[in-house]
Amino acid sequence: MTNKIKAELIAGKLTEYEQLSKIYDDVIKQARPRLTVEGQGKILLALADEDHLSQRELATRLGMSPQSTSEFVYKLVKYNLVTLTKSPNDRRINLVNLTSAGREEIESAAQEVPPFIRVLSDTELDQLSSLLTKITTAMYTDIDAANSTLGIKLHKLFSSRYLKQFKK
Amino acid sequence: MTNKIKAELIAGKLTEYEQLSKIYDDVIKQARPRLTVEGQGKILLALADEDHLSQRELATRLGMSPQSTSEFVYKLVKYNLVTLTKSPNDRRINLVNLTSAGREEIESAAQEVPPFIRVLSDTELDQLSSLLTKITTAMYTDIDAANSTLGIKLHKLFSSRYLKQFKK
DNA sequence: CAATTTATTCAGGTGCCCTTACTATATATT
DNA sequence: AATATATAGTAAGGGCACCTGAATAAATTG
Repeated sequence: MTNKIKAELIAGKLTEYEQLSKIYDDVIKQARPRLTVEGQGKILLALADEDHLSQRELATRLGMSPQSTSEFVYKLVKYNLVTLTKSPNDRRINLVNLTSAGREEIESAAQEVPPFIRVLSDTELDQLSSLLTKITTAMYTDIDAANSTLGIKLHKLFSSRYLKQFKK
Repeated sequence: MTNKIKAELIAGKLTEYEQLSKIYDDVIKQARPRLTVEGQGKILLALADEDHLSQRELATRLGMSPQSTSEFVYKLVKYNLVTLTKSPNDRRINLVNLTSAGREEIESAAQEVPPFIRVLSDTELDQLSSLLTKITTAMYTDIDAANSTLGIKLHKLFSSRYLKQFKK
């Protein structure tokens, strides 16, 4: 098998994994909607990293339009997961603040280990970890090359989220 | 590091990969919308596996509602990627058929290897391949346990798609 | 043949995201 | 100070992927 074919195979398998993962979440886990890393979940994620950000700043960090940010923030306000306060320095600015319920929502979303991971041995877990790290590092590099600010922000976001356990 | 922590770490990394992957597609590849494995793309995928299916059958294989299926099929008709023909045996049935343009769309979507894969050595590709296979196999098992028909259909779909290169 | 099942469509809704205005508020320029 | 311009956010409307509930039309079945 040539390397090119092999790479294509992996690309396919990665895609398969991603697609399956969505279905898996639907079928197996009863994933709570606000805890995905989209829309409202994205906002919570960014606030978990740093609270009291302006909507503008959230939009920038998350790489989405301020209008969408506004929409999701508004929804989170409705669910009492965040509050809005006007910045005292600049009254144009709406600071977005996590409520205790919001903080709880994030906490409870802490790493749930999907059942399928059980099939990997300790050694395999190590291998996978190192491979994933290589891949994501390369992805960050590419994203960074295309849009340096976004790349950095995302990296920060994800590491604060997914490496949390080491900080404890 | 205990095995539990390790598993959590991997779970996090997998999530990170999935999230990054979305962003990566947006930022790096200028992914053609109809070729994703959602909505219209899902329909094309199923038709690539087997042409001339009824909408009902498509809905079942893809695990989505017949109404959604109808919507996406209709869109594909608008784009001239599929046509509809009434079944001669049962005039309630609309058979969905790929047009040559539709077939072309699928062909051209053939495995594009994302640039980040370049960072893996040959050995690492092999490792990753075997790990992913273990994971997806476990996922199929779990999905199957929850909903056996869906699991089987999906497996068929994905293998015909991603293992295509071996058949050639 | 009437009753029921089946395949599809219609209507309407949710969530995520975008673009194009438009409104405050701040800051810079004259 | 007065005006111009930049900035934070809102409003309105649209697209895409789904979903549910209710209609319709064509089987199938008793």
